[in-house]
Amino acid sequence: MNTFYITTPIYYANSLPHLGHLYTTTVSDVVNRYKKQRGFETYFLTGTDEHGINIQREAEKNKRTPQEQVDFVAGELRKMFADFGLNTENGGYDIFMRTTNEFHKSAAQKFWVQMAENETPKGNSTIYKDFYKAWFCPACAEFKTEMEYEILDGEEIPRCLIHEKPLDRVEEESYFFRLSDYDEILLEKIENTDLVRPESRRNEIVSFIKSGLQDLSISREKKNVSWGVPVPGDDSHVMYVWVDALSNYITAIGYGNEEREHIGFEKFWQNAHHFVGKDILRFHTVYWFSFLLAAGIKLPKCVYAHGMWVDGDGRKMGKTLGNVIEPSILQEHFQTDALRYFLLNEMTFGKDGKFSYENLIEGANAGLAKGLGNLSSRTLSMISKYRDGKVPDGTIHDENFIHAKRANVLPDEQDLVSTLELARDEFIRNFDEFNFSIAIEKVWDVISKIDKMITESAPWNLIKDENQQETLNAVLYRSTETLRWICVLLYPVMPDSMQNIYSQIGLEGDLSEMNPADLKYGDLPVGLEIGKAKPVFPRLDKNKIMKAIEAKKEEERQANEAAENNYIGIEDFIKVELKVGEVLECEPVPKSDKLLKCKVDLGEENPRQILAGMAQHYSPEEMKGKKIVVVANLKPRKMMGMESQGMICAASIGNDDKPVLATVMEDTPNGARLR
RNA sequence: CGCGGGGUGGAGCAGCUAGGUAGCUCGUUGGGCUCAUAACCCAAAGGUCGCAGGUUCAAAUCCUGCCCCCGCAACCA
Repeated sequence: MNTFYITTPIYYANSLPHLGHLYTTTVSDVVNRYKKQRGFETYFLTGTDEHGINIQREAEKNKRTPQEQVDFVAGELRKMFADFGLNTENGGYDIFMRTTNEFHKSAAQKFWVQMAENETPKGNSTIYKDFYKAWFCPACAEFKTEMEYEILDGEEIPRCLIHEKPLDRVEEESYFFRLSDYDEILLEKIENTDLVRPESRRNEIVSFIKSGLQDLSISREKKNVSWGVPVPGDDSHVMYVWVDALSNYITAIGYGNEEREHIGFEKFWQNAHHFVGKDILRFHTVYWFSFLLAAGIKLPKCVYAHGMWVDGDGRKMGKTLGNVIEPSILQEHFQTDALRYFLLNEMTFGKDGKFSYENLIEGANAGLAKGLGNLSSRTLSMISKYRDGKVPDGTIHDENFIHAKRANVLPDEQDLVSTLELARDEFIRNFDEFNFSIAIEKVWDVISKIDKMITESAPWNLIKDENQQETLNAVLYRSTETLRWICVLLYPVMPDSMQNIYSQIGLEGDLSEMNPADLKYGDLPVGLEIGKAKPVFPRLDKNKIMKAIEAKKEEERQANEAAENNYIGIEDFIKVELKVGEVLECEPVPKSDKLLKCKVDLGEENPRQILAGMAQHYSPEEMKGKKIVVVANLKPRKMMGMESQGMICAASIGNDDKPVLATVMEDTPNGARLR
C-alpha cells in the first residue's frame, strides 16, 4: 500500500491556541482524510515544540516549572483540537508529538551524532565548536549581520532593522552547524523542483540561499538555557531549538528510537509532506534540509507554505487591534464543518486570506445552507412526497423520450454523467495539487447544474402529468445520485455533514473508505429507502450571531482594560501609609552584606526599628540624621533574626538596583503623612 | 534603495508563469417558480484591470519608471 505522511509544524508551546494552529491542523486533517480515501496508508502528526529560553521565561512569568508550562499549553491545544474534531478519536491526527517525550530526546541526540559523524558536501566537519560573539536580537531570536542592523548617531549599541530595538552582545561557547557548505546542494535540490511550494515562496528561498548562508549556532550553554535536550557528549550544552524541534518529524515515526519503531520510519518518510506557515518556511527548508542531508537522510517530498489569515480589512490579527478570531467563539456559534468549508474554500491555498465572522456567516449561508443543504433537502423531500421515500429507477424508455424533451430533460443521462466525471477528475486533480478552493468550486458547479435541472424540469408539474412519470423519476434519480457523489467528494472537507447526508439518502457505509476515483454513475441502488430528511446546515442568523459576538468581545475588552492598565484607585493608594521619618541611629547588621539597622522617629511614642537593604550604597554615618520616607503600615517582618517595622523608600536605579534615598525638600515634622 | 504582500465592476477574489472577446462569489434591480432551509431559476445594471510610457497585429497578462495600500513590539500558522 502506498503511504502518505503529513505534518503540521509542532507549535511553539508558549502561547495559547489560536486560529493559526486551528487552520494548519484543519488543512492537514482534510488532506489526511482525502489521502486515506484515495487508498493511502497515512500518518498525521501535529504537536508542540517545548524547549528553549522562551518557554523558560514564560514559565517563570507564570510561576510554573517549564514542564508545568508546556503541559499546560499542550493540554490547551489538544483541548482545542478535540473541540474541532481533529483529535485521534475523531479520525484526526495520529500523534500529538511533544519534544519533551523521552523517546524524542534520545533520538534527537542520535540525529545530532549522525550529522556530526558525516562530512559536509565540501569535505569539512559538519558540527564544530566555536565562540560566538555577535549581536543578537532577542525578538527575532536571531543573530544579526552588518546588513541587518543599524547604528544610530550617538549610539554604540546597534538596533535591529526589523524591531528597532537595541541588540544584545552575546558571547558564548556554541556548537555550530556548517550551513555555509550546503548552499550548492540545497540549490540543486530546490531550484527547478517541486520540493518547496508554492513557486513564489520557492523563489524567496532560492534567493535567500544565493545571498549566502551563514553557519548556524545549534547549541546554548546550559548555564544560560537549561530547558533543552543535552548535546550528546557535552552536558554543558543543550541543543538550540532547530535540531531538537525539526527532528521531531522523524523521531515521531521511529527514527533513532525503539518506542516509535512500529510506526515505520522508512515506510512513511519516503512520502513526507510538511505544511507550514510562510513565516517559518526558511527553517523547514534551508535548515531542515541541510540537517537531513548532513545525516544522510532523504529529503521530504514537499514543504508547502500556506498564507496567513488577516482580518476583514486586510490587517494582521493582533490583540492590540482587537481583531483576533477566537477559537472559543467559533466553537460556540458555528458548526465545525461550516468552519472547515470556509477555511478551505475562502483562502487560495498559499496566499493570504481574509477572515471575519461576517464573512464566515455569509460564506456558510451561501454555500452550505442555501446551496448544498438546500439541494439535499429539496431532493430528498421530493422523493418522500412523490415516490413514497424510495429512490426511483431513472431510466427513460424510448416511448417517453418526447415527453422528457418537452420537460427540458435529456432522455439519457450521458450529459450529466460526463459533467460529473469531469468534475470528479478536476476535483481530484486540484486536490492532489492542494488547490482546495478550486476543487471545491468544481463541486459547486455541479450543485448549480442540478438546481437548474430541477427548476427547468419542474417536478411539481411533472407529478401531475401521467406521461411524465419516467421523466420525474429520472430527475429524482439524477439529483440523488449526484448528491451521493458529492458526499464522497466532499467528505474530507466536511466529514460529519457528508456522512449525515449520505445516511439521509439511505445509504450505509463509511465515506472515509470510499475512493472518489471509484465513483461510478448508477451505483445508487434503485428502490433504496431514503432516511429521514433533516436540515444539515441550518441557516445562520447574522444579526443575532454578530450581536452575541460583539457582546462577548465588549465584555472581554472591559475585563482586559481593568487588568491591563495598572491603575489603582485613590482608595487603594490611601491604604499605604507613607510618613516622614528621621533616622536617629544607624548601624550595620552583623554577618549581613546589605542590611542596615536604623532607629527611625516617626513622631510616635517610640522610634521604630527598620532594616534597610542599602549597606552597599550608604554608610551608617550618611544615614544618620536624614529625613526619609517610610511605609509605616507595612506588616512587620523578621530579617537576620531582627524585626523590621516598616520600609524605607528609595528609588531603584540601574541593573543592580542601586538605591537612592527618597526625602523631602523642606524641613518636615516627623510623622507627617504623604498623600 | 530594509524585507514581504497587494492594487481587476459596490464588497471579496480568480485570471498574469506559456499575450488574443474581462470571469467567479456576495450584494443591487426586475422577472419567474413553489419541491426545498424566505430557498431555487432567469435577466439586467455595474469595470479607464493603480498611473505613465514601451514591445506587439494584439497587453489585465511581457518590459521600464512612478504612485498608493497593507504586514514586520510581543504572541504567531
